[in-house]
Amino acid sequence: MTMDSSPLGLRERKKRAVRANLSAIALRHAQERGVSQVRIEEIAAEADVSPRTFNNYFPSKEAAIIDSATMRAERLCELLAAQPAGTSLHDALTAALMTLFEDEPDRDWISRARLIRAEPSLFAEAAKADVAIEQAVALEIGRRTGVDGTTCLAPRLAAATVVAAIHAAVAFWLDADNGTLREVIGQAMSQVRIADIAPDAA
Amino acid sequence: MTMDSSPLGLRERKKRAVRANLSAIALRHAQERGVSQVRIEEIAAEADVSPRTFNNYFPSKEAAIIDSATMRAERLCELLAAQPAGTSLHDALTAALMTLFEDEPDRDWISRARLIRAEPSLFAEAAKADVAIEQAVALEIGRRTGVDGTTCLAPRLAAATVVAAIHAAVAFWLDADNGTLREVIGQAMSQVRIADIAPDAA
DNA sequence: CATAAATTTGCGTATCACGCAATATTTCTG
DNA sequence: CAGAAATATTGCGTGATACGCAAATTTATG
Repeated sequence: MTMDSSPLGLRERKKRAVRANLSAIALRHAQERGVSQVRIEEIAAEADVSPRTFNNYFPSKEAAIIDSATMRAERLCELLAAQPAGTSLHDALTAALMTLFEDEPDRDWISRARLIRAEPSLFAEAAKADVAIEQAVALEIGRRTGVDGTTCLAPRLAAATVVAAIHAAVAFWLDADNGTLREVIGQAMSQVRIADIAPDAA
Repeated sequence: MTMDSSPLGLRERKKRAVRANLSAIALRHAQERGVSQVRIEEIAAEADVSPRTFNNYFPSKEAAIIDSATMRAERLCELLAAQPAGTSLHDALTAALMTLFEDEPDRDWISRARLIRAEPSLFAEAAKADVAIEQAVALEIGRRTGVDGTTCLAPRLAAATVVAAIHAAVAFWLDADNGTLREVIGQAMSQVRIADIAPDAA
């Protein structure tokens, strides 16, 4: 059991490639034909893997379509963890978001986002993912502030609020494209209150 | 086409009864055996309807199990609409929530809530429902404040924040049962900012 | 009671998720 | 480098589901 995480062995690289490929194909099919007409069999054929392998990577076509969006979300936690300890929770979260949305979303991101909002089954899958993000963020906030989410409402509330802000900002930005998404996210964060959390106060 | 909505014709009453029955049976089975072991066929048999009929009411067993929770959520919009026009948005939402959680949840509600949080497939279904609520609340807020959600971020943000608050409060209350759910919801709302919305300000 | 409207039902079909065991590939070890 | 160990892919089989469709049943209307 040797752990070299930098060069990333052939095995892991291949897996990631297959995963990304499957996801991309699934997304394209969904955009061209509509989600209900996407067939796992065809995705697998186009990716040169067996249908069974598709289900080794994803439990459903919806999950495959959503996948890259999910991965982007995981970055939020890392970015939050990377924020300096001195800043307030609100500022740290805002800074993390500003970094996360540093570069404006490209065409693919946007079209996928629109697709997700248009197709109920994708919407549901995305909602599921959002909840997962929320939990991860809550955990990271707990770690950062030294307050257990079980003991105190605040960490969960903060996490839920952030996710809500992102959610609302993206939805709004997609409908009425005024300014950059980054700006809209900033607006949302400025209108929202995130209570600071102290380890001692119950 | 006669519209008597008070006495509610036999037809509608029967439908509601069947729906409630199916949902209740589905929930019980899920609690007894776990969601994955719930069989639509058995639910239908116990409710004295055909399996096909089950799928006329619900697209999946998860939807059936969640159903009553979904219905409770619809009340939030009605309650919000019923709030007097003079009060601030934050106060109106808080008041609506205080009414919604007026009577403390009973055993069934709690055990269902716990089940939902324990079972991923139910969790996903609930998340889907939450998004639907959010949209409905956003619409109602837009109506109340006279601001279109397409034009302005605020209504969506407010709706998302409220749902987030409920979400966090319930999650926290289920884990650490300190005080009543009503109180926790109140705490959450007091820690959250809901910007007031004026119809003229863009 | 007769007719119209809506609901339930049975049937058939296209997917799908997933366990399992065999096979192929990559990685590790000497 | 060769064999062994670990891991991934594949094919197969099964149980379950969602849903369109048309016939049969139930409810509503005059």
